[in-house]
Amino acid sequence: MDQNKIPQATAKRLPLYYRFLNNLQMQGKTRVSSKELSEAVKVDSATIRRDFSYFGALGKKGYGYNVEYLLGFFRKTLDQDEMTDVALIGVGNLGTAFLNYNFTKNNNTKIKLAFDADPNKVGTKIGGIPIYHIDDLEEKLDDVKVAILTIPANEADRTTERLVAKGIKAILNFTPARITVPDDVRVHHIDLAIELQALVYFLKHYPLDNLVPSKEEVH
Amino acid sequence: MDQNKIPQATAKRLPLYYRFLNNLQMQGKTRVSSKELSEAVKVDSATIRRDFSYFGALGKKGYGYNVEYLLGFFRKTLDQDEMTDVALIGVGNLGTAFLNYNFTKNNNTKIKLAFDADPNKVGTKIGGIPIYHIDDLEEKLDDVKVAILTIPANEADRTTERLVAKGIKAILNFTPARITVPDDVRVHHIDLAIELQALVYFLKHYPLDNLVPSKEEVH
DNA sequence: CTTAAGTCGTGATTATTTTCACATATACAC
DNA sequence: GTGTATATGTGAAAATAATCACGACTTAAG
Ligand SMILES: NC(=O)c1ccc[n+]([C@@H]2O[C@H](COP(=O)([O-])OP(=O)(O)OC[C@H]3O[C@@H](n4cnc5c(N)ncnc54)[C@H](O)[C@@H]3O)[C@@H](O)[C@H]2O)c1
Ligand SMILES: NC(=O)c1ccc[n+]([C@@H]2O[C@H](COP(=O)([O-])OP(=O)(O)OC[C@H]3O[C@@H](n4cnc5c(N)ncnc54)[C@H](O)[C@@H]3O)[C@@H](O)[C@H]2O)c1
Repeated sequence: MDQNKIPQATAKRLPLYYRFLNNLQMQGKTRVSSKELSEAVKVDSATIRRDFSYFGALGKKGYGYNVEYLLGFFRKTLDQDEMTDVALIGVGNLGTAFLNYNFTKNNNTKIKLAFDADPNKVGTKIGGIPIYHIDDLEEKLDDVKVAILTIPANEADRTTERLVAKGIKAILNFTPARITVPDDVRVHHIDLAIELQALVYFLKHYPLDNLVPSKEEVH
Repeated sequence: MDQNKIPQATAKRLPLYYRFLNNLQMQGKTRVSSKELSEAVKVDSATIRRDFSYFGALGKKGYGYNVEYLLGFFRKTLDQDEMTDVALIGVGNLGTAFLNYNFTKNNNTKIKLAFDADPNKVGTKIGGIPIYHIDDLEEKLDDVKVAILTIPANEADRTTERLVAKGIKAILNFTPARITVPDDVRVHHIDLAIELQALVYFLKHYPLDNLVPSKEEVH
């Protein structure tokens, strides 16, 4: 498709750049250098220039980047003009938080419907999003390609199978289970317990002294 | 300190291995091969063997790994025997979810206290964890070195400064703000909106066909 | 017009991580 | 015992990502 040569590491940073460019524009700034952007997003300025360069020459030497132009370019590249519908599976602690938040700001994704197994939740709405029974998944989940999984770990495999059978192509998995999917389905695991444990491990085993070359961030 | 030669990528996988080894032990399994473990955690078996090898020869050729032994080894390595106290800043949608969950299973971290600016929340408890007023941060935050940040983005910088001044050394940041900290403080950003956007970007631009070499997961 | 300061885009280098592939050792069946 | 299947640990290669460093160009001031 589009640009299959763009490194995954770069692709993951694009939404970050986009957000900060929006901030800059709202502040009324018309130009920005890779150095300035670097300070804002905490990514090395050479990395930023390299990232941008995969899309061609977006800046001007001696000047920097035009905020308006760059923003427009990324809007197209990140498909900000077309909404992607998302389904949320499991309206518990985490799921409820996501429904209330709903990723609305500067974002092209929207949770459109939710599912739960608890009859007390079914039929209600949170943040304006309707909650259906998980048994009605196949019926209600029309054309949605992306799902957020926030159910108990022991339900993860079974539910994933149903999602995949119904045509889901991307899953943001918050359960500790490492779910199995066919090759054409993409899964991103966000494992909060592990993130916390890893942070503590780094804290204890990789002390960041003034001696060690600056490395404030890992994620 | 301990083993400064262990790659960060490896260190991040250790808690994952530990969790699945626990599962295996609970299932009564006494031995496991890198291949089996690979299927469970979705990490290439060569990578697993390489990861383990940084800690010496933990397995036996032709046999695999002894679950009991490996588990014991990682328990020590990951300091599972000593609890690390964590403070949670901002008891809103996300913060409340975390307090209810509290990372209890197979885990050496525990949220010990929480702070919020909302007087209605101050003085109450969630999941048994007391919520204090953010004004009392310096007084209550005794010896805690790790904080979870779940406050509005525009409060992030100010609050981070206070946390750092009080001696916090590691921050799990859920706000979209890219906070600035001294070199000796570690920050992991978990940016849920960006994770979702990146997933959608990959979905649209990196189609996973049967042609493409299997690459089901990125995170 | 000339010069100084600033900034990009990128070839080259370095660092990090993953993967291949195989010599070597073990287990276990018979 | 012997033979075969199995699985580790690791040198080497490949893949991926980050960083250095500089030529080329832009701006703006005098
Ligand atoms: N809450 C946290 O802070 C946190 C942190 C790390 C990981 N997690 C993981 O995220 C997942 C969700 O956590 P939570 O705290 O929101 O759990 P929760 O128990 O509060 O919510 C789970 C929800 O899923 C519903 N459910 C159960 N089975 C279902 C099914 N088959 N289909 C649809 N819905 C179903 C339940 O009715 C419930 O509403 C868990 O796997 C948990 O391990 C949560
Ligand atoms: N909820 C989500 O699904 C979600 C998703 C992505 C990112 N985030 C980010 O996570 C953060 C928290 O999100 P949320 O939905 O829980 O927000 P929220 O508004 O529900 O909660 C924020 C809480 O912080 C408290 N607070 C405000 N200022 C404070 C201060 N100075 N000190 C201490 N507490 C203070 C508020 O009283 C409130 O209880 C935000 O930055 C948000 O952008 C949330």
